[in-house]
Amino acid sequence: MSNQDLALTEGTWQPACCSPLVREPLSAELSAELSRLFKAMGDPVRLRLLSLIASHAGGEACVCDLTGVFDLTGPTISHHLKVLREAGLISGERRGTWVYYRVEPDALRRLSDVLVPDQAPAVGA
Amino acid sequence: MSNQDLALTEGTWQPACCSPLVREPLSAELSAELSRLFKAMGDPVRLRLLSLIASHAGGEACVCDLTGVFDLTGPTISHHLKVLREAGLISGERRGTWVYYRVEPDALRRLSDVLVPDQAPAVGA
DNA sequence: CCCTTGTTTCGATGGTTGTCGATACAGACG
DNA sequence: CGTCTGTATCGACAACCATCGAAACAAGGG
Repeated sequence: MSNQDLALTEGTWQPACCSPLVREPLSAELSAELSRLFKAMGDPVRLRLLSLIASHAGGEACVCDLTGVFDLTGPTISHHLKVLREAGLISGERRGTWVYYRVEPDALRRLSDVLVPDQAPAVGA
Repeated sequence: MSNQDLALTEGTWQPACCSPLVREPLSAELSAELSRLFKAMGDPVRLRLLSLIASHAGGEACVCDLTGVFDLTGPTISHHLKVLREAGLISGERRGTWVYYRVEPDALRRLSDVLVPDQAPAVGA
């Protein structure tokens, strides 16, 4: 018993558990804000770009690292990066010849905070 | 020390940490699959519908509970429910006069599994 | 200075999507 | 059986979007 009570019969609905999205209805405003993030990730190329950038060494990736991965032209990749940037999911910086992109951790956290079943935010807090 | 080592300086990039999306590049196939889910949630109405259904008493909601929330016609709500259904995020069942929708927990879990920083799956396991 | 390479912007185009009204289907109830 | 209510489908239309080629901008190197 004890801690196993928290698990219960997982998969079925329970009150006062689960992620915020399941616990109570999202307001129109929050839905609008979050859906902008989801929409930006709702394209296979963009989701993969995001993952490529996030997982790249140093936490950042040059555009030149990304274009070769897809069968798409430069302008198209640049367009998708712009969409991700305007959604606040990534940010770009030019250093010399190349432009480097990195993910914005806060944006990803806003999503996981909504989806994740009662995440423990930190160890002490 | 001990547990605080797991927290580190949160927000900055580190190797071998973070969510799957950050830990390694998503494959083209997985990106395509997940982006379908993100895309379905990439509309403010649909995201709110999903949350309304998930948080409704009993874990299910009748369409009649949903239409009044929005300034949209019945066909439009029905269309959005169909998109959510075809994405595998919800399932619907007719019982008598009304049609009841409920969320598919597995679909939500697939998303949180990708976004969540190393979720502990259960207490003992 | 021009040329070369990396990246973005522009304009166009074909495809997708959100929304509606009209209509059809499904049950319940006389 | 007719009718009423709830829900889904259909057809249409405007808006949006992914993609491309062409052109522009940025920076470095002859």
